Amino acid sequence: MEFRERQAIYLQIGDYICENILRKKWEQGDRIPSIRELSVSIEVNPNTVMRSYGYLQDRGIIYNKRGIGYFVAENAYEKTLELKKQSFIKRELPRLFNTMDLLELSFEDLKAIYRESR
Amino acid sequence: MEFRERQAIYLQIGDYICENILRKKWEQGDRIPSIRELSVSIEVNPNTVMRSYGYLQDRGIIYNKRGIGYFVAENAYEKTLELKKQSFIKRELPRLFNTMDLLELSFEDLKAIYRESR
Amino acid sequence: MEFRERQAIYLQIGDYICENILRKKWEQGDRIPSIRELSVSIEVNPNTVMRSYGYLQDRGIIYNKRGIGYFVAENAYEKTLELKKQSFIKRELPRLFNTMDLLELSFEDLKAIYRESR
Amino acid sequence: MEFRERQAIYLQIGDYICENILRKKWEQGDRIPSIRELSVSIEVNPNTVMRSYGYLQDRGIIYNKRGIGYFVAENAYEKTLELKKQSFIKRELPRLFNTMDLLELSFEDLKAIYRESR
DNA sequence: GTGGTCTAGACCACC
DNA sequence: GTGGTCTAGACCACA
Repeated sequence: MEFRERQAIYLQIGDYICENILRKKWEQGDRIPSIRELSVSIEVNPNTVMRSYGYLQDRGIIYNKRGIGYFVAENAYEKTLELKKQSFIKRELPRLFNTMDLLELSFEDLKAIYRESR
Repeated sequence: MEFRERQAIYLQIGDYICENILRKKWEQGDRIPSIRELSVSIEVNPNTVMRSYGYLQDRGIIYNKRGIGYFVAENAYEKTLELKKQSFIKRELPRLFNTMDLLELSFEDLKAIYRESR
Repeated sequence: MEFRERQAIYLQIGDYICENILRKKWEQGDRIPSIRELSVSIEVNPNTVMRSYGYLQDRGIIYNKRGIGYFVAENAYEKTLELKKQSFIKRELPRLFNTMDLLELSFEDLKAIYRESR
Repeated sequence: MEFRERQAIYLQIGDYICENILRKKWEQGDRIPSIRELSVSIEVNPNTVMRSYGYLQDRGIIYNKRGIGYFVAENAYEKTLELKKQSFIKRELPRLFNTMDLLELSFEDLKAIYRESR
């Protein structure tokens, strides 16, 4: 992972966790890497990782067993999907449509770029 | 203009100028509002507007005539379109495709949401 | 550093950073002084230093790690050399040649003045 | 003439006059264009041209006959040469030598670029 | 009138 | 601790 993006690192880490859940790499009840493990492997300050985990815990996607570690919560997949979908439709799509309009790009153009990129 | 978004105001102002160029409201050689005029009309500090203008000048979209004001540069339309298109394709589309993949949304779904929103 | 020159301070600071890179005092990946550190040591307002850093970041010579500081970018030496060389050849040399022509000075004259000045 | 350079326009106009004197296009006693003529031909505000003429008059390079126009002063060639030479040697050459040092350019390199440019 | 630079100080998010 | 943004206000050179 590279962290030169503008988005806050703790949010990038949060997205990384969510992606693994959505891709079913980590499922309900699975233990995810400890704060220390993850912070070492991606070379980020543990405080920052902790903040990500706190963020996800607040949203009921993971939970903590004291002294043992963090685990994927019940129905995490559904919750994550819902969370992402809402924010995607309400926050990203309107901007997407506006940009497409300005740049005179159609859905067909997008499809074409999509195919090229694979 | 409204400044509720999280994006920096000076970038929002930059986008506003670009939009006017893309919509052909301002064309090559046209004078755009002076820093002071714009700062008064949108109730933003002149320093902030200047920052926007400097940003666009750096990218060759507008230029300055000493003591007179800022003007839309030669081929500003093409440059703006190119600039926005590049950043859209390289920065936004990969994220879009990834998100669509994760959320299992197709281009047809997008189109449907698009039609609803109009 | 002294700021008697007419050139804007933020550009002088930019040149100072570039010089250190060209002189290999700071190399790829090195952390450069934080905005606050530098602003204190050279007695300049932090905003002014930030402007210099933003200017160099725009040109890909330094980059920022959030909350940590600014670092010398990959191939910063080459980029800096190229940038300075281009601007020197395109902007300064034509004027130099024209002036030499007007003042009837030869390259030999320049060399002589050079030797005297050392 | 194009006036997008950073140097003040009135100084650019001054240089233009001096060049014509150094190139012996205008000699001692010749009448130079009136402020109005010049301001129209180069599309610049008459105030700006007036400032240039005042600047050169202050330095004894041109003089004014009321109601008639501006004329090249006695020994204007020598004065101009001296003026330019001084400022060139004291102000420009030190910077030139420093830049050459940083960019590792020799006088031979300069000569080569010079030959190419002709 | 125009832009350009600089200072001072505040507030914020982030590491 | 780090940078990033914004405001306010001053001063300057220039057209």
